[in-house]
Amino acid sequence: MDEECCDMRGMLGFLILFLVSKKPMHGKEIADEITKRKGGKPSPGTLYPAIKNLREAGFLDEQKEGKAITYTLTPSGKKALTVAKRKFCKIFLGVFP
Amino acid sequence: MDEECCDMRGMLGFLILFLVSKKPMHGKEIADEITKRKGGKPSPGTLYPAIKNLREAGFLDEQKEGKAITYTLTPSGKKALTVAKRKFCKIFLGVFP
DNA sequence: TTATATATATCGGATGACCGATATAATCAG
DNA sequence: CTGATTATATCGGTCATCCGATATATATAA
Repeated sequence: MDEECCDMRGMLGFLILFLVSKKPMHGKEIADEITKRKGGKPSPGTLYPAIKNLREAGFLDEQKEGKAITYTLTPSGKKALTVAKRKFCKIFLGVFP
Repeated sequence: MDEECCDMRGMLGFLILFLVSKKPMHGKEIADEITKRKGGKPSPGTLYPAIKNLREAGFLDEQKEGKAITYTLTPSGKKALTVAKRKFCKIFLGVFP
């Protein structure tokens, strides 16, 4: 919990999967989008291991382009996201206005 | 992350605050509601320390009734929930269908 | 070429969320 | 009163998330 009431840990993998599902992205772009949403930039020591986990789980593919890497969802990642979204919506039903 | 893609840790305090805001509840009722939503019962070693944190942060009041304790939001808890909800909605904008 | 900036990746360590087992306290049945 | 059940609470330990610092690799600038 942060000073307000909750730090929303443990949601990073879910967020990444969701963001990449909207549009294939570089790690940098993912970091920027998370910064906008959370109001705090994830450290590279946070973001890249999280991406790596998703890759090793078979949920993300990568295409190297110069110094950047574009991440995309695999079919298995799409499926995992669908399941996770359903779970998420059930847990937090009523929280959204 | 669980076998799917994320375990949604770190959201328990937020969830409790949200649930109690809908209706004052006993610990047992909170546990049951979380069980319904998450599909897994929180251990007492998880739930009660989380409640205690919220109480010590000044977000929850308690009224003892026999062997049960009814938890309610304090004004400060209401405020914290409002802030946390706004944050939550910003972070997860677009996830809800 | 050399220097600088950018993107990705790893490492060590700290924090804390969580669980299972156990403890306390109150209620109820017999 | 005794035993069983229910609600709340604590303890010890595990594991994952996360950060800051650092490393590597590629691209760009001078």
